[in-house]
Amino acid sequence: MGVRIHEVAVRAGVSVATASRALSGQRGVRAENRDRVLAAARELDYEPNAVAAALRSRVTHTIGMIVPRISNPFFATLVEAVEGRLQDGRRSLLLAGSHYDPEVERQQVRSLLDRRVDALVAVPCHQHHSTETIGNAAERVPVTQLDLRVDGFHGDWVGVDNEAGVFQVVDHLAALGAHSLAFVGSHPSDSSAQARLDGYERAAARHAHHSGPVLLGDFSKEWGRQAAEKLMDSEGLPDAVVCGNDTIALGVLAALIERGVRVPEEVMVTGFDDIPYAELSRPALTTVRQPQERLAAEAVRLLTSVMEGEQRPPQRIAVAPDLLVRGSTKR
Amino acid sequence: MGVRIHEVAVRAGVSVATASRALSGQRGVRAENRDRVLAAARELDYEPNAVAAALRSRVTHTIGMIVPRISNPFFATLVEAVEGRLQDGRRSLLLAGSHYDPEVERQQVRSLLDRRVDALVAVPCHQHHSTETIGNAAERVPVTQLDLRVDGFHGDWVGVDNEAGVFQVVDHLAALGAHSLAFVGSHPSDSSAQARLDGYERAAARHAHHSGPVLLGDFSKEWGRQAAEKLMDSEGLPDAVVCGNDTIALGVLAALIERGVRVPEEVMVTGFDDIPYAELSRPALTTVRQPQERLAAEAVRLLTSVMEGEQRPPQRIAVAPDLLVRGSTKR
DNA sequence: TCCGCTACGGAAATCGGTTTCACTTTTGTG
DNA sequence: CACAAAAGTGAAACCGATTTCCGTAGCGGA
Repeated sequence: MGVRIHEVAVRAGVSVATASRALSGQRGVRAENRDRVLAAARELDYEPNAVAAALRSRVTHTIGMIVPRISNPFFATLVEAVEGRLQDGRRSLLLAGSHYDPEVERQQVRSLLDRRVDALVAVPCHQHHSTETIGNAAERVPVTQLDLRVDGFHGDWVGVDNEAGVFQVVDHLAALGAHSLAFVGSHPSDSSAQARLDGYERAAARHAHHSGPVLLGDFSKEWGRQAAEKLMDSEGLPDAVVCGNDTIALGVLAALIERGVRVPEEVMVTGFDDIPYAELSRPALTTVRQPQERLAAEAVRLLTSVMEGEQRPPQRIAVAPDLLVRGSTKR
Repeated sequence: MGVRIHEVAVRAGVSVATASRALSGQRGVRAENRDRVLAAARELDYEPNAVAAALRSRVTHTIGMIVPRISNPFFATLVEAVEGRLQDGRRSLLLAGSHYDPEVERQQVRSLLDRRVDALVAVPCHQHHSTETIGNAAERVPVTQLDLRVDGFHGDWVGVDNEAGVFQVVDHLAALGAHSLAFVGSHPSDSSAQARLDGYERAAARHAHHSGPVLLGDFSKEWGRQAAEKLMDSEGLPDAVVCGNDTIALGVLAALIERGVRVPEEVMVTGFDDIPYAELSRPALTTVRQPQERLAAEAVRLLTSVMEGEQRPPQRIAVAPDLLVRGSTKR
């Protein structure tokens, strides 16, 4: 197999202990010996066995991440942003997907912990059924919840202020003169769905409208299509359809346009997330941008601070999102 | 810390060796002892330390994957599909992104190998500059290239038959009466870009057209927009624009429609990949569907067979793609 | 010169499992 | 029933690093 630290030590004429210290850059090694060890390592093309190092030092330099669906562009962007932040150090990312199933999530998290990840970034798939999984994990390693969070467990969380985002949307629509609204979202099984629904109802109330039809399904374009059909089949389309996320909104948009409804003249449509394709639809989608780079950076920062032993109470960081006005709401 | 196998063995009244055998399901343990070990493990909530097991057994049950860009929905879907296939066993995925930089890719692959992944699924970012990295990796662990592949290294590869896909597109356009074509693609720095460009030129020649303008940039929607602007600024739009992938095509589509060009009546547009949002554009995008689930399944199958010691020559599996005809090319 | 302190360096313990090896017990067969 | 083969078991070696522990050398100060 490969060359071991023992060979490096022999070639450098020092003990294994000294070689180890030199390679990990610890102080307590004379410069001359350090240089000879490093030279020997280079000459032999020494590749340290990270598994052995992890066993003894109890640090794997690996962090775990679990998301509901890897292929969702929103989560994929988060994964990329987290991975990018880790690369600075020499850390790697063990990735798992829960497919929105709390039982799968439980097993996946357990598998990550068995592998002794140093910390966990979790986007929990359910605001209630994920609580135990997240809580158990948090007893073993530092955990930061990202984007979504569970109910009944108070730990670090970084996400966007969903209610504020929905408020901006509704204010914007009201300013454009929309009187009747509808909401197409997801059943509140996760914290974002919940917050966006709550935000919508409070915002609509604030503008003294009744909130109009509220249709709840899941975060898919298919559901967006279905919901749009329902709205068109009922009497009187609303002035604007507020959607729980971009995927739904794109489905709604496609269904409306297929049936010849003009957007935004007859009905305005808004999304949430600003996924990469929100700006490519016709009309381009007015939406709420989540600063994912920032979210990921904060999440990694929180984890790192705990891993370095910082003692502090759990933090919840709600980043304010930006409204992006595009063609789907302009007159 | 946690409970170790030693405690489990004591509680079950057997040796550590027997406990290990029982837990890993090896034969050679009396049923009674096996049951007692399993019971003890359950009662103590024993969680095996995968790091220690990996050190001795030299098997990490972890496979590495590197892709050019995690946030690209096409790659994200591949990642999800690969991860899904692994879940069957108790294997996990160490994920890395190269950001299309061969030097970053080299470091990332090295990091994965240091962590002693059992195998590597690689989507190499450059058909030439990635060759050394992939070749070196292949000397250490089984490697399967997925989607893209490097030049000058003959190993397992699973991907789509890009030339066949482009042929289908051009045949379809010709059947609809398109006489003049244009191609908007990426500089052939990766094998798909190369194959699609080659395929386009051969297909166009076969239909006795000259191939028309060929514009090369990168696989981004911005480049699609720019290229469309160039086409519109030159004299005489072609009957159809064949794009190197969906992202470019969506950019082209958006730019054309913004300038009032009717699609497909004046110009038809095609993509490649069938990313999730290809069907949501207006008009919906005619494209070539890559069977990603199938590709991922084949890739994992190839790796698994090598890991199980099968001896065979390197395989190249080119899956035939399907043409999906949508609004952007129908009359 | 002597003493104490710090910096170095090596032998050996350690991390927590798996695997080998030698020995004992069962099982199978003629 | 005798004896070979197979199955079951535990002690100890092992995987390859890091870390502890302790001894030695070098240095500054009294």
